[in-house]
Amino acid sequence: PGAQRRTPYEWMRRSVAAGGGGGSGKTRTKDKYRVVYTDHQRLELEKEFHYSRYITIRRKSELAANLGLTERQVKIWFQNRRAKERKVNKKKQQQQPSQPPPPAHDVTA
Amino acid sequence: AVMILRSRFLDARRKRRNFSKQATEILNEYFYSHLSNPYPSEEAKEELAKKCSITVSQVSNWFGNKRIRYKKNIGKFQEEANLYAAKTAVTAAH
DNA sequence: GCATGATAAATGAC
DNA sequence: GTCATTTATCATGC
Repeated sequence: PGAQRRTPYEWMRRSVAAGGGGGSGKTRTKDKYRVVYTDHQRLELEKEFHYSRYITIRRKSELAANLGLTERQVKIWFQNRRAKERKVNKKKQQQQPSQPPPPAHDVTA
Repeated sequence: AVMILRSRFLDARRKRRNFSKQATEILNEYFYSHLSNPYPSEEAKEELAKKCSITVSQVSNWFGNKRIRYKKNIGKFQEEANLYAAKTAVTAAH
């Protein structure tokens, strides 16, 4: 079997496409794959998450403007934050199978 | 308020430990024997986790890091690739 | 000094 | 919405 120099396998190719110009909804650019948020941005997002794990469209709009982020970035942050919470709960559930986390959310807030 | 600062110092990265030699051995064996598609299923991850005495998340982390670092510099892993390729070839011959 | 494991933004499948 | 993933970044091991 000869070495496959030029075309190894499909998964080895550079897979992520950079976003287009300003009009595109993508956050990712050729320059920056991802942006590191400031401590202030993370703190405010964390405070909002503590208030409610599901942000409303109105609060999302306000928070995005205050932090200098797009609403898309705020939305993604909350999705990732919930995923992180589920991951932590899963780890704690294996240690202490005693207290499962709360199931429902209140939309009336 | 200080929750984020606290979390940054209780981060799991702060207490990272290298996996055992045999665990790395098992993971590499799977990786190089599935080099055409190194994406283990959820069941395969659970089995690997049990064999390696680590969590499923750690298995996912390992494959994620391995894939990106392998394809970013294939040449650096060439020697390692040949090693495990020969190893699996021997076991297959038996 | 890099190798390595875990986490943080961001995307896409579903 | 969740979920697995890609990539860069972080913190540590040695």
